[in-house]
Parts: sequence; structure tokens; C-alpha cells
Amino acid sequence: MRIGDLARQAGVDVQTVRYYEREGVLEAPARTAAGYRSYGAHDVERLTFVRHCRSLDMSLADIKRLLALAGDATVACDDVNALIDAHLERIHAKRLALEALEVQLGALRAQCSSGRRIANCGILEELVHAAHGEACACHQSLAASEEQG
Amino acid sequence: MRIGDLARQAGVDVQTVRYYEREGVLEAPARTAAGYRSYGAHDVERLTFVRHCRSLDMSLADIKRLLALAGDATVACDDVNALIDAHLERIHAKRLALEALEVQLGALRAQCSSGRRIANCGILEELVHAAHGEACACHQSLAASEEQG
DNA sequence: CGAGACCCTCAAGCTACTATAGGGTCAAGC
DNA sequence: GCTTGACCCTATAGTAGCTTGAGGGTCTCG
Repeated sequence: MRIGDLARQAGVDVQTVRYYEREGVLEAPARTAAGYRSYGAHDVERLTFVRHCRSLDMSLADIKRLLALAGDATVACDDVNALIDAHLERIHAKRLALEALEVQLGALRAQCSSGRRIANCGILEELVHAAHGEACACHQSLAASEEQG
Repeated sequence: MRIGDLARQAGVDVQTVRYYEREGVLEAPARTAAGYRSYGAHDVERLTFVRHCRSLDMSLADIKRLLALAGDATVACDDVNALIDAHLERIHAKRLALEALEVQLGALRAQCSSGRRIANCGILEELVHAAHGEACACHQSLAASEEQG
């Protein structure tokens, strides 16, 4: 099967497949005489596995680790559990940060009604005013929750 | 005031100030004979305003628009309201997507207990199994909520 | 043998920074 | 006057996960 077929079956772009290969998430396949990549059914499975993990917002680095772990059936799967736990924790922190952000923005939006002029726009006032004081903490925690580690 | 002082007062890195200037978020300041950037109190205010908007996770493009709008006091501030509304909507969608993701991951994590081997790890089973069926929709909506409009 | 669909590699673009390299400037102390 | 250290300058590359584009080769049908 050629790269276009593989990509169609997994629902990804052809370029994405090549990118995954470059990143070591997919193994480099055999090549035809003309240099075309040649895939089998196993590759469809692996790529779809990768896409499912990505749909859960896992990083490619985590997915690589997961694939490495999945390769050895005799190993204890505590590492898999730990990886998922850590990921879950990151998602949780990010959600809390977004919730705080939404509250902040809702409050900000309530400062200005339609029909006003910039000169007395409540939102800009609030933003400038807040700029003189201390910044809100929500984005710091959002940024902290972004760092994959 | 030199760039280091400005950066300290706004709580950002010196490189970030130069980056903002390059991106047109901050105006290019006057230079000393030696080529050093020279700032005034107004620049501290503007930079701190930018940082507050960033703490609300607004894009630099949005902040530029906001600054342009804020420049003309006589204009109606419906555009400001619309910008904040759109941003709020993105944050809201992102939070919903993250909530769904958290549920999905929680369910996945519950599939495997400690002490098992990879061969019968419930998480990997679930991930492979799900890979054969259709993927969950949570990341699609997350991705959709990422695209800044 | 030509057209269109497919494949290849390499490089750049996206966001908002951060970090590094390689160099110039300035003020204080000896 | 000279050194030391803190500061400044530009330019370039790296981060994550792709997407887009250039410039070219291959395959297959009619």
C-alpha cells in the first residue's frame, strides 16, 4: 500500500505520515524501486493508534514512550499507568486554569455595554487600570499547565 | 530608561520586549548615540497593558487590534466588545473540550490497575481497540477551539 | 506520448517566546 | 588609562505539531 492509501485509511494528511516517520513515531517502511514508501496492514493499525492517542492530546514524545512500552508484553504496565496519570494531571490543571480565565473574561466583558465610545469603554478602562496594579494569576497557571514535562 | 529597566518594571524578559517591538505590538523607541533603546513612562504603561492582555491569553494580533482601537477615543467600542466576546467564546469552547478530554482520560485510566503486565494492560487494550473503531470526538473539538480566528 | 494523479525531498511558515553566539558600551574601581 | 562586570546590540535557531509550497520524478490510462 502506498502512503496515500495509508493516510486515507487513518484519516490523516500524507505529509503528517512523513512527519511522524521523521520524528520516529512511525518506523521507516520498505521502499519500491522508484523510492515510494510501501506499507502493510500493521502500519495502518499503528498509525491509527497514534492518532487516537493524539485525539487524547498526548504529545508525540509520550506516544513514542507508550509504543516502546507496548512492544514488550512481559514488562509491568505501571509505567503506562504513570504516563496516563501524569497526562491526566496536566489536562486537569489546564482545565482549572481555563475555568479561572473564563470567569475573569466574563467579568471583563461585563464592564462595557454596546453603544459606548472608546473614550469611556469599560473594558479598556479595566485593562488599563488592571495594568497599573498586579496582573491576574490565571494565565500564570495556564502557562504552567502548558509546560509538558 | 533603558530596556532592562522597562523589562524589570513590567516583569518580562528583555528579549520579549525586543520581540514585541519586532512584531509591532510596541512602537520602536528613540535610540541613544550608542544605539541603545530609550523608553519613557508611557512605554511601561503600554507594555504592562500588553502583559495584562496576554495574562488573559489574548493573541498578540488581538492585542494589536485592541491597541489600535484604544488609540481613537471617539470611535464606538462595539469592536472591543466583539473582540472580547470572540475570545471568550474560544476559551469557553476550549474548556468544554478539555472537560470532555478529562472524562475520556479518566475512563481510560480506570481500565488498568497496578501490578499488571503489558500483555494484558487495560489501557493499551483500550487504546488499540479504540484505534480499530472510530476515534473520540474530544480532540477534534479541542483542535477546532485552538484555531484562533 | 500526453495528462493527471500520485510520489519524492527540502525548506519555510504558524505562535509567543527563549536561548545562544558574537560582539559593542558604560560606569566604577585601581 | 585599564580592567572588570553588567548591560546593550543584532542575528539565528529552537520549541510542538503539523501545513504549505517549490521543484521535480513516477505511474497509469487513453
